[in-house]
Amino acid sequence: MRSLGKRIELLKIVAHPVRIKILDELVKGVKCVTDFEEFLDISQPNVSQHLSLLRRYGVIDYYMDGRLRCYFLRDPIIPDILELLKKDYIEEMPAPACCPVTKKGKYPGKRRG
Amino acid sequence: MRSLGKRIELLKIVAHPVRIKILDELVKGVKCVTDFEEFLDISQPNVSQHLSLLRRYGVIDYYMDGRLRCYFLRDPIIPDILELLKKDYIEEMPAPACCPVTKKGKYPGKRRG
DNA sequence: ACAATATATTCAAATATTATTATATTTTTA
DNA sequence: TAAAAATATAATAATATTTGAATATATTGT
Repeated sequence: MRSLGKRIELLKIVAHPVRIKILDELVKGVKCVTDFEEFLDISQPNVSQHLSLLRRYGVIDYYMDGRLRCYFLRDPIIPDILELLKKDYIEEMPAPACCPVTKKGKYPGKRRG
Repeated sequence: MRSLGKRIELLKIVAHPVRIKILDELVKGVKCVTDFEEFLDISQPNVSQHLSLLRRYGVIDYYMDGRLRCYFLRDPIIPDILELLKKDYIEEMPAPACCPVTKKGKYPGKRRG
């Protein structure tokens, strides 16, 4: 099992709009670079860089199909992350129940301004 | 409901070792800055900076208790993210079934080296 | 009012991330 | 085997993130 540190690194890698779009496509199925170029509004080298970064972290991998590189998902945490990003949440968590104790004080006092 | 872009921003903010430690404590309950200083191996100003960043993004908030600031969780996505980070996964996703079609080619060909 | 405590802010330096441009590599097809 | 298609790599420039040091602010107790 991967360390917490590695998982945090992974989360950071994934937390980028272009890379989320890429992964959103890949959960649906295999795609090659040109497929990505069509719907990502960025240059081909930039697509390649994002794909290469994702591969370096083991998030995705590819098969060769002639001169095409067919990318697919490899890390099983990805579908869960994507689902989380789309899940609906209530606006705010309930304020903590009165009065848990911190090392230094008792909660709560006045609400901040 | 928050936009996908905002959620990705949030994910990026959260994806930092110190901030994950802070949030890991806050899911357990209210904590003040000195409490954090005890187990985070960083300076007081740096603790403050991380807390301030998390608050700027609405992840946490605080109550005043005398001269203490008692921080607590505010964004309901946080417990889910923390849980995901600890969830156990199988090593790799199953290779995609033969042969989904990309715009440009058919999958799969040779496995990469 | 003054000192002490708890915490925040500001600025700068170090580092990391991102996108751009130009060029290279690989495979297929003619 | 040369041209093309598909994709990668490298170098650079722009920007953002992170930390550290110094200083500031606010609240309480005396």
